[in-house]
Amino acid sequence: MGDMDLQIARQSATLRTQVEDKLRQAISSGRFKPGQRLVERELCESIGVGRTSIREALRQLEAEGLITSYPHRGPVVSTITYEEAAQLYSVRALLESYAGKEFAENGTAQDIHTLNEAVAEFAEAAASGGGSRLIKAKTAFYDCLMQGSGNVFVKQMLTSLHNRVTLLRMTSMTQPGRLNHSVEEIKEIAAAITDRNGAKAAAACKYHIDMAAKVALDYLRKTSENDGD
Amino acid sequence: MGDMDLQIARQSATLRTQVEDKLRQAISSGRFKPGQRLVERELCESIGVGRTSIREALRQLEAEGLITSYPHRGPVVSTITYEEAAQLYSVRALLESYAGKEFAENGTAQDIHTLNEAVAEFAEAAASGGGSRLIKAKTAFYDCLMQGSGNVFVKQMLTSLHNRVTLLRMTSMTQPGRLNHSVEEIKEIAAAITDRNGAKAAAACKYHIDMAAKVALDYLRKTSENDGD
DNA sequence: GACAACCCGATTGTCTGACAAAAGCGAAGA
DNA sequence: TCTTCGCTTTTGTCAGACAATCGGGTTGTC
Repeated sequence: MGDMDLQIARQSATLRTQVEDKLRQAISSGRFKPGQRLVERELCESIGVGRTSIREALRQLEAEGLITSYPHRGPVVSTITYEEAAQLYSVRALLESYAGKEFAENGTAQDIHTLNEAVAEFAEAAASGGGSRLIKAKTAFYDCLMQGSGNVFVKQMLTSLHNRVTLLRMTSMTQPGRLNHSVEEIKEIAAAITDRNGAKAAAACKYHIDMAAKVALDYLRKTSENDGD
Repeated sequence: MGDMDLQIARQSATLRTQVEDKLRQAISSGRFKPGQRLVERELCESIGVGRTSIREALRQLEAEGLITSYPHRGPVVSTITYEEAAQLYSVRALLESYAGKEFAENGTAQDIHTLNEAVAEFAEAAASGGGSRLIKAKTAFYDCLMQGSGNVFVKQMLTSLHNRVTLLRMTSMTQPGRLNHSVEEIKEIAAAITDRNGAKAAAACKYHIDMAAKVALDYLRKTSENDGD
């Protein structure tokens, strides 16, 4: 309520779109692991659609960077190196700072209200410890943040980046103690935006991402030491 | 020479890829105008490939934002509103500033050398007035700038944005007097990068895009007054 | 026993043909 | 004039087919 996505379960969207969503989710959820090959025939059987729909959906995901196709060898779930992960977080910090600043300076009162509701929900979810509820809340928060930025390109790029972060397959929230910090940081962002303080909002966004990056990259470095590559 | 793309005319790239390039070029060159419908059958005949290849290529372009598909009505070349154009230039300024700063601070000497060569070529092309040579030179400059940033995500996003700028179909260089300024601004960028001055490089990049945006948006505003929508 | 050449199965890339469903358009009727 | 009906066009999707290619295993040679 108050937010209520107007797209009332666009169930009639083309079959291809549904396949896209299914694949995206399968990758995000880690059911398809980075590096894993995606064989057309198998996908057809497991999803129950023809090759046409599968292949077109794969093109979309390829353009989004979620999968990588090698000619005549087919697509694999994209992998992200340590350097790329660092780069990803850098751009995220840049874009989210911008979004936060724009939101603070030009967002509507309605957007701000929605944002604060999302933050409250996130804090509550963090307190009660609901895993999927947490993810949903965080997603809602980011959706709102990007929406409030008022820039469709920023929104699209950040969405793509967010999807790719999941390729690292550690939500960075799962690190002990990180969650509480995360809640605080997000409250800080919302407060700055509510205050209409652009500079402060940008700084808070950057800080938030930089912290997440630090945790994620530390973790990556540690595991890759044991993991070889 | 010195630059020499190592991908020796990847002529064997899948047919679909070639179709993508052809369509991209057709849109960039203005042969397909924004708002125009793209009918599969016509594309098949004019390009000479089956529907499969066409459709998959269209998915890719859709993901890139060059075309927009409506269910059961097919794709049309994307249109950009005045507000979106303004947003596009904002993000471009943000990302190119970042790229310039990173380039200045972390780019290799080799990259810097290539950049300066590209600038020289651009200046020369501008002086001799070669249209297609100018475009090629500008493309080379930007490719080098993005390459030097060392961030694959920035590179990808800027490429996408550059492609979409062409949807406005006025290169902004075509404005009288703009070209000379453009050359100067680009020299400024290269100089700052060569000096390893990150802040100055970022500022020069931002200035360059802001100027281009101003010209483009003024032009858009003027024509849209007469044009209705 | 190691290494090169070769062959074969699996998979992709692409075309053709087919058909239901939906959108847009024009004609017929109220 | 406005609504409704039906037709045409185009899209969305499937099935089947086949050449090209890749990877791996096998064979043969030194």
